Amino acid sequence: MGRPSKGRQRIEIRLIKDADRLEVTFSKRKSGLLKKASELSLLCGAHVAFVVFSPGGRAFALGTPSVDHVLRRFDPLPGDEDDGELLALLQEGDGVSAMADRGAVEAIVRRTEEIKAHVAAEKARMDAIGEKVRQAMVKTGGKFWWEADVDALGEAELPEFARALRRLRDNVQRHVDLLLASA
Amino acid sequence: MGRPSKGRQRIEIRLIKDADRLEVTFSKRKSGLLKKASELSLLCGAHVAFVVFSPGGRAFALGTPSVDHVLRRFDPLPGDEDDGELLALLQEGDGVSAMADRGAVEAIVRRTEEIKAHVAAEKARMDAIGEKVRQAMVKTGGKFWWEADVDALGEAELPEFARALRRLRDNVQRHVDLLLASA
DNA sequence: GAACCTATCGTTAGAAA
DNA sequence: ATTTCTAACGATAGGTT
Repeated sequence: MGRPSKGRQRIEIRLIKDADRLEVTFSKRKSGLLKKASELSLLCGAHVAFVVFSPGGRAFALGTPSVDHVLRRFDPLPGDEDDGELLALLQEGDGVSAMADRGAVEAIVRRTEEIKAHVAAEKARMDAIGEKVRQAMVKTGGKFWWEADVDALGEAELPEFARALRRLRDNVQRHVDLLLASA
Repeated sequence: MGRPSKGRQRIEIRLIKDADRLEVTFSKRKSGLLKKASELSLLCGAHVAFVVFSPGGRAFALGTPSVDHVLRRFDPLPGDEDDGELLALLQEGDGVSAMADRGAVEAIVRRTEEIKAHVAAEKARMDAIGEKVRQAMVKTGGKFWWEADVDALGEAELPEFARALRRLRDNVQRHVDLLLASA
């Protein structure tokens, strides 16, 4: 008998052709990337955002800080056995620095990643137009959203896009009015 | 004499207090993360976006696909000794699959990351309001920009925000008009 | 699909430039 | 702020459950 495993083998960094291997590799490396991103955030207090679309078109994402915004906006999510601890932590503003057990922090941050990934995936499926807009924004890499390439949107999406735009405009207007009233 | 180095040592994943160590760690891990993100994209053909703000407030980013958009939009950037090769590659649409030398692709993708990072950094410094909006968007993690929290913007930024909004609205309106005209 | 296993490869802590 | 060096540490390819 040879060894039980040949261990990690070197691979070339090029598109994997075998669909099964590709999927496994994607899953493993995505996890590794999310972990490292969270570690960078924890070690350096850096603000990090990471989004990736699986070959199957599903979205996964991690963002620090402020996971709470997303959590509060959506209904209970997959794996909500012990969200009490999580929510308690999130209500502290700067959640991390207030924790007694540092070890637990990383685990919780990891949990929030999973939850966010689900949120992102659901949202992506739920709203095809929003998805397109976000992709257009991601494509620009550094450009701000209000410079987004409207050409990227198809004819069918434009009306919905315009509606969303109106909502945003109204939202801004309300705030401007409030500011003027209090001045 | 002992060994020349003790090699890599285990560290706890918690905020690094020493400013110098933090900076070095951030730089190293950011590089590693960017590399791994590009590898995931190359291995799995996945669309990836990654943004991180350094402790010093500078932005670094990587996005696949479509680096070309950004490159065409901006003036020549840091390290433009050999951009001919890069630009040639980018003009092929799907740049990667057309390359003869696969090894070179990774290097070029890496280059585009650096360039994008500079673009993002410049842009961030150039427009403080845009920066704030993007952060607000990044904070939400998965929420679409038109649901952005306007409260996150200060009183001073709102007028500029409103102006930008008007530009976007007009942009959309133009496209709608064009569509109606051609119908 | 995700979780485990082992052997190996790639990343990186620490110190310095 | 990035890069170099060494020696460990951690991530992961390939296979299995």
